[in-house]
Amino acid sequence: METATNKREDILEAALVLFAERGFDATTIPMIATKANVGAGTIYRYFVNKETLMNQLFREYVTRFLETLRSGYPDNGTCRQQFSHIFNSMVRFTLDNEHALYFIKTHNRPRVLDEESLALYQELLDFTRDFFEAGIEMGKIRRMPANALIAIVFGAFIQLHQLVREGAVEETIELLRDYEESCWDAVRAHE
Amino acid sequence: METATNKREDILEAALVLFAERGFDATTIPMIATKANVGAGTIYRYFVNKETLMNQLFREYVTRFLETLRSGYPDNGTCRQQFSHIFNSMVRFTLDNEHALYFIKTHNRPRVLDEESLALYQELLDFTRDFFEAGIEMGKIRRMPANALIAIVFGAFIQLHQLVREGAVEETIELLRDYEESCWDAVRAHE
DNA sequence: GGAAGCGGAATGAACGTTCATTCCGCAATA
DNA sequence: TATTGCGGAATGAACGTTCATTCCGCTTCC
Repeated sequence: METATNKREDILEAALVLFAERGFDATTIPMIATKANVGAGTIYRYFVNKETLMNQLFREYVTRFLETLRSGYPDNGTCRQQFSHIFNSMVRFTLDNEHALYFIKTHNRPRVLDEESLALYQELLDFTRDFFEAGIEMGKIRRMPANALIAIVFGAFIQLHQLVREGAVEETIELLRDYEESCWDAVRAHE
Repeated sequence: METATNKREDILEAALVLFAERGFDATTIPMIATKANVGAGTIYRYFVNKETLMNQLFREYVTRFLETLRSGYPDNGTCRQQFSHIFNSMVRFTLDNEHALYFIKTHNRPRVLDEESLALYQELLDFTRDFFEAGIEMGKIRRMPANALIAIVFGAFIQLHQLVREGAVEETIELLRDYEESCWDAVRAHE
């Protein structure tokens, strides 16, 4: 039989997929319950309400992604090496959590997220912003708003992975290498 | 007093802003009515239902953007000149229709859109895809899925404009020029 | 005075949420 | 080992609320 922990995780996993595919507002509690194979009421044994479920889910995956980014980060590496680490973190993280980055990318604004979730997301932004700003300082990265640079790299990756999920393109090593190169050319300084 | 035409446009404009800011599902008819300064019932004099309103709005702006893209397109220009035209089309179009590109970018999937709207959106994709594929053929554009290239350019621009709207960055000529350069470096072929 | 346009109260469907009830694994008993 | 009793987990029908949509009386115009 399933343990209680498993049910909580079933609910989170179902919610992740539905929120990513349909968005928070278009996803109903009964939908989540059905996908998770639990009764609607069961969801309220684990989460006080839909908003809380959303916030817990968001924090769970932002935390995990932050860990992926931070673990093994080449603090003393070159700018290019650091960029490579960030890019590979996205690849690895997405391999383990298919819908997570898209979910984070499409649900990072207020109105449903609480202060704590937003603060955590800000940590994520800060991490990459620090990288870009250091790179700008050293003349390695194009002098542009860091937020915009972040958007290019994350946005592009998420879009690519969406194509992969749809089956429109095959996710080969070469494609990923090209993509990394493309993103790098977008953000690096050209003399 | 306002003419009937004006009311229709007030409703569309209000819906555009709300759909862009909150998303289709989180926007209620009473919200649109209030913002447009009309009664909720009045909306149903102009649109059979919320979904139809959405589709008309979507088609309206995709059509306008397509016109912007096509008018003055340098068919016989260089790849770089054509890219410049596409980029400047986004800039000009956004100047006239602040929320439109973001709305299009965030609401281009099925479930609410009907066949006709999706087909029109496909025209938009085709236009830019043709540009990229011709460029790839000529060796001017990086050999990558055209959809992904489109995503980089559009995604990046929309993100930048969001920062502008939030007041996080100032939209100067230099910034736009840098941004165009960044996008171009992302998609162009490097030997 | 009649027609058309409009607004907002009324309506029914669908939602998030609650709660009385059922279910299930385990401890106690013999 | 078989039976009973217990307690928390799980359930889904039912509740109040909110939404999209309809309807009807009022205003405006000719």
